[in-house]
Amino acid sequence: MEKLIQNPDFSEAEEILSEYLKREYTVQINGLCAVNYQGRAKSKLDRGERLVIKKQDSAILVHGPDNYQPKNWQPEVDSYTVEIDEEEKHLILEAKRTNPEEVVEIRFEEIELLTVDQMVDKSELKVSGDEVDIHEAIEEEPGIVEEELKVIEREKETPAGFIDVFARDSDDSYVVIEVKRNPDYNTVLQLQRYVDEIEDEFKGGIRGILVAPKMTDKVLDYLEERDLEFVDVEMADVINSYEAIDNSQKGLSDFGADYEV
Amino acid sequence: MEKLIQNPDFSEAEEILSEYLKREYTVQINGLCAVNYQGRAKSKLDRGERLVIKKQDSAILVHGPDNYQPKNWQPEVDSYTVEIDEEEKHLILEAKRTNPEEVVEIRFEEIELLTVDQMVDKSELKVSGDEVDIHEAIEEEPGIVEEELKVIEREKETPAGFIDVFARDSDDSYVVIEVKRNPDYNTVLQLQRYVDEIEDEFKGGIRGILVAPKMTDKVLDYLEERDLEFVDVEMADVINSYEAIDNSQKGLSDFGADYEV
DNA sequence: CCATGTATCTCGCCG
DNA sequence: CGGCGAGGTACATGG
Repeated sequence: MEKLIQNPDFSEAEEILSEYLKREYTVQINGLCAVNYQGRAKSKLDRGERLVIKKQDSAILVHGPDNYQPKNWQPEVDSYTVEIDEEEKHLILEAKRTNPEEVVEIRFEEIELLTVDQMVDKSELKVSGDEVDIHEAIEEEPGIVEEELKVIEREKETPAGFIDVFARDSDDSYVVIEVKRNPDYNTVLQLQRYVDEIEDEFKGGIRGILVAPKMTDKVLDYLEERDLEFVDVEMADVINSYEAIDNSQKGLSDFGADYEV
Repeated sequence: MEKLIQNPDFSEAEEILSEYLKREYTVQINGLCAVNYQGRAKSKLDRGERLVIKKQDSAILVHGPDNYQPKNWQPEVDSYTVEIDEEEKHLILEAKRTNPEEVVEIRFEEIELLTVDQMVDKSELKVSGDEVDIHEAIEEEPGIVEEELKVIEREKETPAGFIDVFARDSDDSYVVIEVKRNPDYNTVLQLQRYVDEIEDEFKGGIRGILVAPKMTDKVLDYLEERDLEFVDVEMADVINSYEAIDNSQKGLSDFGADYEV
């Protein structure tokens, strides 16, 4: 940890912030502050105790005592300025960015703790079970949707957009498959459009199937009104399928994550 | 600040975490850790230096050195457990929740800094310029959409859903207005459905207008194909309108934010 | 660089 | 408690 100071006075804090905000350090500030944002919208947050985090890619977050999401933030910042308002006895931190033009102003009344650190984290997050994994699981094992299903194409382009999976069933009928983790009314409309489009192209009865790990009664009704089908897919199957694929691809090249301080 | 310890040994850290994780304190841990998540999906994150934040509502975030978003998290947690793996020399923090059933396991190899604090923040974030503010701005001053427009109803219910604004133009034609900050293809479909619905109800030529602060060429094409219109609204106008309304509502009851430590 | 679509989305609102 | 829609959405990916 490069710096760790409790209750710094503003001139000391200013010096440290001026030096480290623009460099690749993680800066944490616990303190009493008010925050204003103006840009894509406008927001105002009165004084309160918060944790401000400036990350090494220049992103800045203002976290309150609760909630997953920060109260204010800036994903990536072009320039930081720090100054002391002698009259008001405030330390002002301003994070500006262009494109879109926006600015966050953090006005500290007190700083309880200021730390500066350089974090090393080379490892990558591996997630399994997202929508693409469901696509891949279907391609790998079409039986999870329906017996004797044959996948023709993934991401098939049509004038109405991209069809997730295009296939034929045991009767050789064409099947349009739309995959969604959280299906809603719009998903049904989208599937409907694809089916209409494919019917124009291939004529004859085209089946439309919505594949999802969960479903609501209302969306199910919409589907049935339109003679579309629903197939439930188990997330566990998808994750297993992903891990099987992942392992087969790893082979000897996997030496694990490298890490050094 | 209730506690602040640099490089605590695990038994000391375990004691503090056991006491404070389940209480309404903000806990910050800077350290070297690996993280696994399993629940709605599954994820694996190898060891790296990170900042772990447990908030007062029991939410937990694992932040890496960059990016706005945490690498792992849990919005609200039902139970925390802390234990020491003597063999591996790890301190393990487990956050579990039910509904949905999921668990985040954070395995520390080193803890550089551990702080416990209770933040007080009673102030509310006031945002202006979101979608509802655009609705209100239109109702307040329909001229920002079109001259001589008269608003009939907001949130008008139809079988296809709720129409943002229902109005009549200078020719007394009915106008369906859909407001979106980030319009896309689905927005066009939605507007189309509303217009179809209103045409069924009132017969005659119904106009459909998409009101948004920004627009893309492709969505504009979709609109024109369907004889729908687009009106650009300036965010600045919306914010001004909001502030005018806000000020007129404040009056004498505004004594500013109350705050006490 | 902009446009598209997903997210362990989160969060608030409303039934 | 579940469904629905918005977000200063953020973020990755593809053009």
